[in-house]
Amino acid sequence: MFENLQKSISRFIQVEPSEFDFFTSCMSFRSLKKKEILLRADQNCRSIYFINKGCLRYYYLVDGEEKTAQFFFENGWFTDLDSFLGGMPAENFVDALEDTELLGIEKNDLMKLYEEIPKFERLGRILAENAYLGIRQKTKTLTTLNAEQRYLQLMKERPKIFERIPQHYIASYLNIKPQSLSRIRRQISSKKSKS
Amino acid sequence: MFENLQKSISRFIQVEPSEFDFFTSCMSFRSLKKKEILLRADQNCRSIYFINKGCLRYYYLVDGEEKTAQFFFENGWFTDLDSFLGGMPAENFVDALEDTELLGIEKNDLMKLYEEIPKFERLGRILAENAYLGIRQKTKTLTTLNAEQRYLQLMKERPKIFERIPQHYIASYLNIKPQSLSRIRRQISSKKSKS
DNA sequence: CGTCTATTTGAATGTACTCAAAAGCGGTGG
DNA sequence: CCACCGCTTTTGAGTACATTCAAATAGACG
Repeated sequence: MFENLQKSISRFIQVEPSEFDFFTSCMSFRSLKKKEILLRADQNCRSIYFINKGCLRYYYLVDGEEKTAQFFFENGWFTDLDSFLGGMPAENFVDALEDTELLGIEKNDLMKLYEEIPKFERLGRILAENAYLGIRQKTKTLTTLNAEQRYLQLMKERPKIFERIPQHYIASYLNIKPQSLSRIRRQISSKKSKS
Repeated sequence: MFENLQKSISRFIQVEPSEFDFFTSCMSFRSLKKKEILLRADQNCRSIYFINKGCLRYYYLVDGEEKTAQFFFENGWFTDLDSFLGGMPAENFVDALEDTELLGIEKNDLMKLYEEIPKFERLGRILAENAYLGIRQKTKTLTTLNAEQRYLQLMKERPKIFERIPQHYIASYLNIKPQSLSRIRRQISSKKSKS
């Protein structure tokens, strides 16, 4: 049940079995079917989730169009931080792209954990830092590369997501319209076959 | 000397005078003249800086062109997190847009501080969370709004930065070419005078 | 005052877009 | 198992926003 969580945490902090037990005692299991929605805009996001299995899509609506901010995979953590920290309604949606298993910890419990075992505050710090680094990188990509380059970079750095995620979601994540991504792919494959 | 720092920290954590003294004993003062460079790409960023006074510009080069990622003002914190955490050379530059006063704490000292007074680990967590929220917001803006809307939003939400920062840096921050920002401003002012 | 940098303006261009529709694919029920 | 339906991907044609290249004007600083 908690092996993935255990392993994932131990990358950042060392915890005693008793501490880990205390931690897991705060967590509740939740499973989502493919396409099921975990969070809607205007709902409060009250938990941080460890993703034990599966994959989440984090997106928001602009004039009715879904814009994908990020994907989250097994062994990662997800929350809508604005809503979680601020206690205000989220502006974003989250749904499952596959059948997904989550372990959630509520804010109260997390704050208690931070108080009682400061090590976990360190975990929180490190996860926040990593989240920052990730989005920093993505922003740089968006402001630096054109559509084709963004696609090629993703292909190179995270080829596996193309096996799991429909093309139009990837397009959205790259801030490209699905039609445009289709054209880009055609151009690339015709370039390749010429050379 | 440390009043701003004191006040700034107390927004997030409560520290005893002795703890605060221990904290400040780790910090070293540094002042920058306008246009002076704090960090170059390929240097390691070994400190986190509290900005006591002034303003920093955080940017990187793309084909020789400076792209402004962020501005940092008094009472804020700055580091190049990739370099600071990873110990690798930075990919970014930082310079002072005004005469600036910094209080820096080196990584070793910060890690010691985290160990000895876990409260400061909390501060680190909160600052990282806030950094994440800030860049998240910026990314959303970049992917959602067109050039004119980005400019108007900045005007509305942070009008004061226009009094401190040259237009071409603001253009760069908004991911707009300076020529384009100039045109946008003209269009807006002609719209206004018509109505 | 002169020099250097920032801002403005003009004209032409290109990348990615919109609108529209066809083709492809996958899941579901008869 | 096949037929149908809805959703995804591809393709075409025309467009728009912001760009590039070029140059003039304005402003800041020594």
